Amino acid sequence: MKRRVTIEDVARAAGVSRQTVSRAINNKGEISPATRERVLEAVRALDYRPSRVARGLATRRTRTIGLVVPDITNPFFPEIARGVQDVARGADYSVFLCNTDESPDEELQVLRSLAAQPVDGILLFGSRINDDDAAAFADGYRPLVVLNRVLEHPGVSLILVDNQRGAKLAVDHLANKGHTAIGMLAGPVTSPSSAQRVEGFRQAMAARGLSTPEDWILPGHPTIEGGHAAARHLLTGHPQVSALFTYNDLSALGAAQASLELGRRVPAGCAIIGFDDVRLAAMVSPSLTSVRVNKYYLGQQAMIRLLAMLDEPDAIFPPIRVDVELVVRESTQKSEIGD
Amino acid sequence: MKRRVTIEDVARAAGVSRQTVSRAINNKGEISPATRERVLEAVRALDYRPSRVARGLATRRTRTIGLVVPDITNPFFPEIARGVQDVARGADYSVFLCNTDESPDEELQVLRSLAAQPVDGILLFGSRINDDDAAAFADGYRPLVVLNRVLEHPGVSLILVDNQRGAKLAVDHLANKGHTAIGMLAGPVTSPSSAQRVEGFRQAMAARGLSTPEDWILPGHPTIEGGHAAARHLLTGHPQVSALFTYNDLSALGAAQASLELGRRVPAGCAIIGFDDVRLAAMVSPSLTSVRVNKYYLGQQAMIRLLAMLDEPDAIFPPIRVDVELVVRESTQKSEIGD
DNA sequence: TTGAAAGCGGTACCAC
DNA sequence: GTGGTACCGCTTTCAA
Repeated sequence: MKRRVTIEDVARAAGVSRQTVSRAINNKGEISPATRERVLEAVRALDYRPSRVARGLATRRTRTIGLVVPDITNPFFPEIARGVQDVARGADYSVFLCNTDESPDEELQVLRSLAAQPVDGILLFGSRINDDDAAAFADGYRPLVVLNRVLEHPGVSLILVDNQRGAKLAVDHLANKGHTAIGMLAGPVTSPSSAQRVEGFRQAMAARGLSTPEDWILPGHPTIEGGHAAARHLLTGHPQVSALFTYNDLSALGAAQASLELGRRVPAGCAIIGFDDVRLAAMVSPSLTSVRVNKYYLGQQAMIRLLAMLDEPDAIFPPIRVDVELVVRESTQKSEIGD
Repeated sequence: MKRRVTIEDVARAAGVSRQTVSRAINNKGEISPATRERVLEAVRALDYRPSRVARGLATRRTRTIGLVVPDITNPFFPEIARGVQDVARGADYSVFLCNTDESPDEELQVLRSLAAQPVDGILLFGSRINDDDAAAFADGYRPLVVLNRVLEHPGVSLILVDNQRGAKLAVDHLANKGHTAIGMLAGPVTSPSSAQRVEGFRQAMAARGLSTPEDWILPGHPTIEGGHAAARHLLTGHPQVSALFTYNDLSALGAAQASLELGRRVPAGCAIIGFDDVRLAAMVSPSLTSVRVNKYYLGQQAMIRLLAMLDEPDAIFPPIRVDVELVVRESTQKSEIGD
């Protein structure tokens, strides 16, 4: 690797000062078209590309952001990441991807590390730390966009998926199908969005006059394995439960599997509704009824908001609310063939 | 956001020079245990965390790497990314995730941008640029780990999935099931791994004495849509084709759908084998026979190798060869029920 | 063992 | 318009 071409080299080649080179490449400050052209010529000739690190040190802006997710392996997140990155690239930003593995401690570490990086802003998706830690972190940190966690703080923008409504759509759909004994497979106990979905579930059930015994709501890891274990437990302990609303599609898939293993085919033996509507949901058999969230859009909006915050550091932005939609598929429909 | 705590502040607080602080936090250079302790005390008290940017400028090492993939939304890549990141985090490295969208131009841009970032090294997974551009880039760049592209170059490490053998496993399996008219849905024409799989396919077919007309091998986008379009075309034009080997699982899924639309159930009307064995493959119906690649392992190995290259810049490392394995599922088996 | 000074590669501010 | 100079926050070199 040859020595890096620096601004100094360009300055020398063009016969101007470093300062003038800086002006030329940044298109700012007064500079005569002639010198400008001469400088850009030299830039091209030397294939000069300014060091982002040096620039970052000087400007305190790295054009870099951090995207924090629990697990990129969860199909909910790649699409979000695409949305984020597509917008980021358009604005010449790079994004650090960080997994927290659903662990609050990991998350805290990741956040600290990003703060030291330093990145210009952070997108926190799927936060698992507690409210105090979140508030404390937001305190010391400026542009932060948080998904599905209520965190009143200047310098923090919220993206709020209508989880409560999603839960209501699910419950209403199941109730309309005649189900009265509906259990819920919640997400991690540390997940705010899970809390919101559980809350929405409770309210919707109550509104329908349906009871929800405490042990019909089970937390679990938001994975196929997690859903499998929780469903097995729930359906074994409370066989009267005839339908399940789950934290996400992955847990729904695990639940479907468990249900089948217990001799209860889906949907006849047990109806199931997931959440997120990942692509997978439409492709499995039976296909999965789910509450759709527009993931790519979510990612885009989050990044757009972050850019806006970077642009106007002192503005206060209202939360972005993202609606959901019920997508009905086989896992809640009596299928025509069989069953 | 308060002013950043700098090394200067710590030095002042501990009553030493910046230099001494640097020694203490980096655990290098001679320093008395007493001062060391005093400094670390101050570090803790002030919650000082060194700026990676400043450090990067001084050391020319940013502890940052770039991971370039065609599309993180393709389920092949999130697992790889996890493997990479888990190793990276352990070594205190951060990773930039970049999507190239299967476009050679985008890829070139992304690579250039990463070179200017600058990152300490690059993991190039799913490269779509041509050999000349790849060689040219490798020339100016040091530690580079490339997946599935033969690129002899000091400073480049190769990860080679045994694509040829994978193709052979697929062909043999289909042939053993009695198929003689086997078509192939290749990947993008710019994809080296697709070229390798096609080559392997041709050889395996030839070895069996099976013919492979040119138009039984169709390139396509490595997505469900791409597989769907290609399969539709192939099966319509050449109805005698009774089995399909596809570039990846996504195209296989699309192909299965197309086949069904043409009134040919899978596997009875058309057998299908994918590649990668993403989780999805086991969950769809009919479940998909596929050539498994250990994605997480791949990511881990790539990052481990990159770290090794960073450690010994002048060493020459041999390619890492990754084996594959055929996983037989319903899409190539006559199912007991129905069909 | 410790500190002073120079430099990494840019930008900001202020003269000219 | 253009150049000089200080400075961003850290590490490296060299002297003390």
